[in-house]
Amino acid sequence: MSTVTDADPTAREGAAQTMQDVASSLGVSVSTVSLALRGNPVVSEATRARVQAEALRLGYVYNRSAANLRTKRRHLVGFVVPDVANPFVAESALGLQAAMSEGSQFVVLANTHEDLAVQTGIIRELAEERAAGLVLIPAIGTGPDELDALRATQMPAVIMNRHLPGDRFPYVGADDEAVVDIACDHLFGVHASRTVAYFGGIDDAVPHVLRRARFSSNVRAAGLVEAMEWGVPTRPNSDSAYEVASRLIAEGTRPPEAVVCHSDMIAIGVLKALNDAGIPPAECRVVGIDGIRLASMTTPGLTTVSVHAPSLGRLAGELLLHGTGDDETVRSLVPQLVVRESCGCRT
Amino acid sequence: MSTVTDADPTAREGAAQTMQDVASSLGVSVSTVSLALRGNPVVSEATRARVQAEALRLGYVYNRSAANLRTKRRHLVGFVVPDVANPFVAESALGLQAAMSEGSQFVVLANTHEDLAVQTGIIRELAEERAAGLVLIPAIGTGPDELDALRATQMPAVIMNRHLPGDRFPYVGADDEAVVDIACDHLFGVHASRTVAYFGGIDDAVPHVLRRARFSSNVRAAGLVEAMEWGVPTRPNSDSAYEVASRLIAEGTRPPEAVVCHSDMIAIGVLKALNDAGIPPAECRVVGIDGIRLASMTTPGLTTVSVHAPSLGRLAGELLLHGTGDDETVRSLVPQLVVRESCGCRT
DNA sequence: CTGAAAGCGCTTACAG
DNA sequence: CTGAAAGCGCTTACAG
Repeated sequence: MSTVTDADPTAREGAAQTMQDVASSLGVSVSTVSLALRGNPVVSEATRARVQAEALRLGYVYNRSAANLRTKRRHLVGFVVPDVANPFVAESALGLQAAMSEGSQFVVLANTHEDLAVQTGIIRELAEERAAGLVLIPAIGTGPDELDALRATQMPAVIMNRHLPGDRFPYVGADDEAVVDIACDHLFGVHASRTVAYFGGIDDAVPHVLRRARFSSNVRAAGLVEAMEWGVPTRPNSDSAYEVASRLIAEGTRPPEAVVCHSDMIAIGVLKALNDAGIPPAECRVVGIDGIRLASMTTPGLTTVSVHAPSLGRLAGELLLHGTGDDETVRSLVPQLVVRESCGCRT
Repeated sequence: MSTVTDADPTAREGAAQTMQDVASSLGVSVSTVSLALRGNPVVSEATRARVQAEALRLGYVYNRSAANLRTKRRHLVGFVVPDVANPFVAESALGLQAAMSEGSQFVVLANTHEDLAVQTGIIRELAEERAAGLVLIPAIGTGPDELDALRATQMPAVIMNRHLPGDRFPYVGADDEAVVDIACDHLFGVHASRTVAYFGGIDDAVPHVLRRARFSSNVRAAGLVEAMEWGVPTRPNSDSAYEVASRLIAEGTRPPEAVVCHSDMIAIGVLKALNDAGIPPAECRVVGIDGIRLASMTTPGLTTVSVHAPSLGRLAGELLLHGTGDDETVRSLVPQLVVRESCGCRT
């Protein structure tokens, strides 16, 4: 059945085999074994076959770390994030993973829980591992000191999602202004909402600042009124959004006719609060940002502007792999409106 | 500001420093440096301080892989899963990650996409990395051949979620029968549903078989009728569940009074289909299985039996770390009913 | 086409 | 308390 049973069981006894083992077993040198196993054409076809067969028979498995020590190559990349269980992050990880596995690199997942000390520790450990690089979604509060430390490790790094202007690292993330414009166009334009708000997100995180500013300027340009009571920050998850929105509603703060949410997860919390209160899309239209898979599963279905998380992850991976990332490179994909029911369309 | 600027810039020029570098710079031997840096009490406090200061000044960073080659220790563990972006998996990863980082191990995330060949490739690569172990959610179709190959790598492994009886690996996952019993008790007992079904999950995957069987036997014991048209398999995601449930409804197949869903993600798809059709919990009560964070955000809120995904991940990690895992060890936490609205409670 | 030897950056007995 | 030396499992010039 399985090819494994072909191996000589007694030979496996001693556990870890080395190239030396297969070399002596064959009466050749380690060099020959190394060359043969790597498929170097300098060794004859016949020898290669013998070596390969013997390696298999002995249950030899290549020791990549030993090889790496010699060649100084690494094939391990870190993905350092505040919360792996956040669907946006998970979907990005999927794309990064795919890109890296094509370069036969591994991606190491590490959670900072938004804690700077943890983040610093992880980055140091990655450096000690001589990781080939890392993609970082910076924890809140990441500043010049942390960035200096990162630079000092000499590891290639790409920053994701939370752009820290002037950080001099390549950046991959949504085009914040385009995203907001798309949401506004739809809400202000096709739905002609009059009172509007930008809801949720971490107060002084860069994307939040950028998006809010753009939102406000769009509102002014359109001559609408911004419902400031609903223009509040939240933690980046549904629970926080739900809690805040529910409280607002309970306090009698009338929801605006339209709200764009800082992320889909936040929108999911808002939708839940609206549903609880029996407020339909016609009264309060919501659109999210991110385009996670889950957005199609809410009731009403969440209208969102997709930033293509898996592609973003893949992009980050490719930047790392092929080092096209001169400092300050900014990469993003053109965001795309995905229309469902939460904005009041299709109902 | 940042301590990094304390380092002598010219010293960092040549990039990677080694223990040898700091040794010669100090006029001591590498042994002393190694001992000092590891905090071995055999070296005097004074020397240690000097060594540490010099290491810092030179921007030396410990090369863990080199050390590992020598000590044959590894601190990297694989988490091999069909779909990282599945919230249940992501939440388990969170727990695993936490456990491993306490043992200062890294967790490497790898996606099989339910493909046996890629799963085999990943396991081999992990072996080549000399990973300390791996936790595996087996891809569909994983059988004796794959398991033999896994065993042959000599890596400690724990199987998660999909128990393959007789595999002789330690297993961590939900107690399938307890989970089903809890769901049934609530639905049959407190809600007195008469027509019932077990919906979704991968047809011949072990947990699906186990749970379905238990469900059927519970139904018989209670003298109820099982709505076989709704006792259908799905892929393990919301979209598939939504599609199947919607089709069933569109075809006029009347939903049973109660359905237990194979997972929360599947339940989310079912809820969406039910919402689309305007069928309230009173007419079709649903309870999910898993207890993911998202379950609280659906409308109606999803009643579910939680298996504590993060704790499961942590458990798997601890099993790997401390090797309490004699073959066939089965670990699970006692599942817990989380009551919300989808079962018809609290409405 | 194949082998002997040095070296990647550490750790760890073993002397002194 | 500190140093010289061997070795972890590979790769890679360099000879032959």
